[in-house]
Amino acid sequence: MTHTPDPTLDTRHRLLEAALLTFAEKGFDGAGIREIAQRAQANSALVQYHFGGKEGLYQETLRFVFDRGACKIRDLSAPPAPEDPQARSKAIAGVRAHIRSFVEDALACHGHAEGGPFGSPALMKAALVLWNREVQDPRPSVHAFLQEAVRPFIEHLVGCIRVLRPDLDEERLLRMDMSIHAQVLYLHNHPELLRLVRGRPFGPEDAESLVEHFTTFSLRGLGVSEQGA
Amino acid sequence: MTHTPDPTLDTRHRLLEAALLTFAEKGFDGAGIREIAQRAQANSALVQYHFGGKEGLYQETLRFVFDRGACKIRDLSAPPAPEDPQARSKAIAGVRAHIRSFVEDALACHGHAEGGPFGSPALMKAALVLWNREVQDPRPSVHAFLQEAVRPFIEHLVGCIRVLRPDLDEERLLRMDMSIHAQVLYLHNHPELLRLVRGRPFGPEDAESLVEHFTTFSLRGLGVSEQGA
DNA sequence: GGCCTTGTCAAACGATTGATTAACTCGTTC
DNA sequence: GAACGAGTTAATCAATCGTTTGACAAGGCC
Repeated sequence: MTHTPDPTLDTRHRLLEAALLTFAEKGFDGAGIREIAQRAQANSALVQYHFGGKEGLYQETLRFVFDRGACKIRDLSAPPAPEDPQARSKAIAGVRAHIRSFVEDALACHGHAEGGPFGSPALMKAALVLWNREVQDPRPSVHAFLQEAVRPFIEHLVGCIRVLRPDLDEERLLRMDMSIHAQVLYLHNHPELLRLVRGRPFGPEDAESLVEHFTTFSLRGLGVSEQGA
Repeated sequence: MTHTPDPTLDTRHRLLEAALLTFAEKGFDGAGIREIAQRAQANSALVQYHFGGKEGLYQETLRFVFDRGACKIRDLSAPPAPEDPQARSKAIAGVRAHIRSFVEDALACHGHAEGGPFGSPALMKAALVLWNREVQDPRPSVHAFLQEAVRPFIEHLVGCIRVLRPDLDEERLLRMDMSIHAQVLYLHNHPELLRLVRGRPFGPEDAESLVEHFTTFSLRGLGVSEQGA
């Protein structure tokens, strides 16, 4: 339950990890700085000293999560130029890679594998919980920061879709993007609902088949045949 | 901002409406019973008297939301029997009706129309916020209650999909259900993200075109032609 | 009239909240 | 070795939290 903090980490870092776990479990209002400090084996007054207060600690925790790249696009090259003869197959691969990036993030934290950008699955899971919560209902203080973080995702996927469906206007491209992003975000945001419906949660072993399902469903939905990919 | 409670309502009902708005805005921990009571123009001790405490008030608020049918399936007949000669077109109509039910709920609260199961768009919006928050991260005390509430949705949509794709096993039916439900839930859960990406939020005037988009995308994703529907 | 229940109220309860203070240690610098 | 800033500590701050209490008014019942 309560994780033993690494005593070799400096206090500031221990506080950030403890805050990440506690904020993810109980939310901003539900988490107390005393509980966070105790988890980090530090004095609660150090929250004011290092971060200026609870709000500052929360913002720094979000930046900590974001800088570690828990929610960054990985292995995604720029969308192909329309004149590229392989533009179509590259765009299809881009959609698949985009989906894979989200699916792997969502399922990795359910496994017991060590490593990852945060060192432990528990921290990785907490990072995703915190991040997704902020995407859904952004605290005003992080609104601008959020916009800067989210836009690359949209632009990459819309770029791929535009190659596959050059006939669509911007509004329809966004709706296609919405239908695809919605599927992969569902994995992140509804773990309890999925456990309820399926009986057992998805695990890392389901990653490949889920990527294929979402990709097939989405390409069909786009009206694109996978031929020649 | 703060709504004037209807003085003709009895205190218990005014407290429920005030709790609905406040819990939706600030969450369980962020909302105080003094603030709720003030909003209801009532004494804060009445929370204990009528509901046994803050936790009881929250549970009663959820039941209030659920009983009003903010999140019930509307106009959805049972999935057609396979031997029905019109089974296929009825199943397609079922998918479309299912999607429409979610889309209309998600967009109605952005309009200024009166009426609805809660009388005001503000209450309707708050009800959906509270409900979706509980679906994503259920408070343990409402876990069983949630299961009973969610299952009909899955069963109806899976029933329609089964008619359209009788070749799929249960696991694959659930994944199709997931891909469709994910799209419509995205509308509910990411209003800020949508506003961020599109510039302007969706409104009731977008309902029909969104229903058509989701339906077309989903039927294609299912591998079903809309011919003859 | 006497009595009980129901609903409401102001006041206060102890506990906990985030924040502040002053003292203290330790390593560095002059 | 005196002075200093950075880091840490226990103790305490005022404010707010959910809850409890005792009193009071109104209505039904005997």
